[in-house]
Amino acid sequence: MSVRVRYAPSPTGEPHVGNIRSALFNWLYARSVGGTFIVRIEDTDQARLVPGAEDAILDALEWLGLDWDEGPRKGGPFGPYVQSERQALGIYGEHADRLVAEGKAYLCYCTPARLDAMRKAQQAAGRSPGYDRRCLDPAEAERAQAENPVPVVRFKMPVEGTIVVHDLVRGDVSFEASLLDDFVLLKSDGFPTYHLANVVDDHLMEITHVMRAEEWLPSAPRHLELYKALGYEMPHLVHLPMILGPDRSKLSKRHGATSALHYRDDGYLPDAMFNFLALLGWSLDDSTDVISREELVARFSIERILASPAVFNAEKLDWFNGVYIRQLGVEELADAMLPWLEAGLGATIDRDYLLRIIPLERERLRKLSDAPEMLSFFFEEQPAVDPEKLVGKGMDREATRGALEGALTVAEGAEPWTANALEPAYRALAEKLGLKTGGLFGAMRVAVTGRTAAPPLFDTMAVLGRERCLARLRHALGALGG
RNA sequence: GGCGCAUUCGUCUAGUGGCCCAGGACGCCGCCCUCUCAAGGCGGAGAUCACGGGUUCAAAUCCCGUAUGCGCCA
Repeated sequence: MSVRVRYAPSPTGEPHVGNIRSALFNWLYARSVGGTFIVRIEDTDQARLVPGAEDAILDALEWLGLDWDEGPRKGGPFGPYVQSERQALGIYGEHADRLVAEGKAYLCYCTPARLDAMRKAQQAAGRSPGYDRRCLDPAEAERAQAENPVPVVRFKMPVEGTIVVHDLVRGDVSFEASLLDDFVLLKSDGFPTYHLANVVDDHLMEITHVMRAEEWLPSAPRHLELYKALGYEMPHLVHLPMILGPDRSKLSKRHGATSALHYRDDGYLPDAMFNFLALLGWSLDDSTDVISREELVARFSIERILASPAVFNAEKLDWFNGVYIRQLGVEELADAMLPWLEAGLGATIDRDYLLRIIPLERERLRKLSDAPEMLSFFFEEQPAVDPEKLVGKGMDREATRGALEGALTVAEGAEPWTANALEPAYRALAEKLGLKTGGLFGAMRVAVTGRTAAPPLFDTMAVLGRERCLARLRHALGALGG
């Protein structure tokens, strides 16, 4: 039987990176074994729905290149792929009814108030909280019905014994049945709980491997019993390690950005994010960090998924992003950068000009969002020049003035205007003026770019062009003052 | 509180009984390259393998307990 895995997000908020990492592992597994990757929207918790969340999640998947074979925006033979639509078809109700008819589930009329009081009493008595099965007794149920006519459906869990679930990452995990109470299958509004919808849909969609976050491990024994009661075969379970914040608690907003789309909007490359996320909870060997998508697909395996949680290391992500930016060709980087530049600089960028700049800045960029600030002096008519910066180490005002005047003269006569021709001309000038090259070049750098850190001077001047360099040199001389 | 999972450099990780007084990567520090900044190269600091007991000729690796963290339920 071929592998079918699913990513089943709830549209209750942003596409959390931990969540997206789960999607990534599912996708990798499916692609690595030639299986099917399915997306299913679990929107049965009507109260927690957030408008736009579903699109945001799907956008995040598309951004990372996690294409799905069946699901929303796509369809497929096991649809619909949105649980509220399946609910409307009566799928979950039928299953609940069947379990009730078979005596494996029952109607419960207890009011929230009673349930609440029951829990408090249990806690006061030092017992673990759980439904006391009052409505399992028909006479009691009838009495309760008078008070609260709208029931929920509860699943009858075994009351004793040990429930052992097998997880492909953690091995056998045991739970005491006596500690697990009769959970709700169908809520009073007729919507299924996560447990029911999940089990029913995974079965109907012929899911073979359930790969989800570790936080679901505690509900696995309930699912196991549900599968048994329904007479369905249990899929393999793979609980993925959590992604933590720097303080080692579950990664959340207070740790900073948690939305995958935030990273897209902050100038990260999808390939970098993909690589980084793949290595959170999984590794290939003792030395692989940068690894292509193709290689990942070829080498991914469930066996190498870790059981222990991983801290989201933003600095390492930055490094990955730099690596991937450097791997990009000039044309590709131009395409990726253009929107950022135009938005950040508020100007239309000449692509051919950009193409000449990119080789100079590519290895300095860490994020696309850094581009406007980093490249601004290439596009400004005249960058601001701080006279203080003009006078570098080992230089004084007079030496700087002489340097800039000499630089101007050389620039006027330099032929041709290329980095290769400029460099020897300026080295000769430094010698003539009795200056260290660093002193001369430093002053020129500030004059030409307005900053002390920039790409190699002569390459920069070549790209900028003679006229702009002359103007900037003159402007710097003016800024230096008398 | 109950239950569950986890525990190797600050972080991501390698390690499945001897190759490990623990390897790689990010970050940090230094040197080299060099017109600055990067990138790159080289080197360094950084882990009593959570702790305590076992098992074994031999344990980061197996077993038990404890602690801590996290998750779930409430």
